[in-house]
Amino acid sequence: METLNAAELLAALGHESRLSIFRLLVEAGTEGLFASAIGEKLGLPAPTLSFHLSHLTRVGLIRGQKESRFIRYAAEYATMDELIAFLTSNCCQGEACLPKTSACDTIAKRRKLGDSPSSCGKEPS
Amino acid sequence: METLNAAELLAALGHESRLSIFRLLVEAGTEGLFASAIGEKLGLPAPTLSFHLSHLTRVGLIRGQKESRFIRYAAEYATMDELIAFLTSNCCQGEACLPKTSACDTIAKRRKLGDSPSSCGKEPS
DNA sequence: TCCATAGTTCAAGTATTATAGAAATATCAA
DNA sequence: TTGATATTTCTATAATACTTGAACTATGGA
Repeated sequence: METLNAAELLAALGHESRLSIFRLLVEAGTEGLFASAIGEKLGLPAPTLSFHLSHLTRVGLIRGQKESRFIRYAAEYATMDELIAFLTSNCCQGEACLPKTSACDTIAKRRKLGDSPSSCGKEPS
Repeated sequence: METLNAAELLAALGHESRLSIFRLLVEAGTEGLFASAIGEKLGLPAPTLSFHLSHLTRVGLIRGQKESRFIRYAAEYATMDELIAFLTSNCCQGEACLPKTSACDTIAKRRKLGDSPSSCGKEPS
């Protein structure tokens, strides 16, 4: 992932309404939620909701599928995964910088964990 | 972490220059970098750099310490860690949604891994 | 003291983004 | 076909954020 793309994803999540929408969908799992259900939960006017849903869709953080008159939206976990991998790649130079995340050394992880074992998540030696 | 606070952090990172600054500092480790070194690497005019550094500082993603005429900036890993924990909390309902991150079920992790073992990171059963 | 350097703050212009009413589109149900 | 519902698009307005030259502050060196 490139910096510009990552910045677009982060900017998309950097708005309270959009972040709320995304968190709802992350918690909803692969089944997702209908747009109308999201709007009710967050109390957003339809045009405002639509604006934010299309923003999140455009950057690839969520995906919508039409079902008769409704649209079912779901989180794109893979996009979030890549974003977090980008944020934490080459982090902290081997220190245990992210105890809650255990996401250090994600470049090595991306390479199927074959090489260069990470010391992240352990106490610094 | 609350949604509003998380959105502020994400918005701070949702700008190409600020994300570049933050990534530089994440890679630099606890030693950090002087402001002038960041400016040189990114080719930003001093007022623009200062604007973004103070934004990142204000939300708590970086921290600056004066050393004679210079200011040494470093990433606040704990803030990023909490942000990622927020983004991934209660995610994916037990599916392996974040293979690169292995950051699922961070609420349980936050509670010192004592209770409710997570199925995240494994294949869905 | 005087000058150079590191960094910030000020000020003004420019650009982008968010909001939500009104109108439009699409689908279903009667 | 008519009406109701779900959602989007259009439009205008309002608000916010970014950029950078110029001026300022603080520090250290000559």
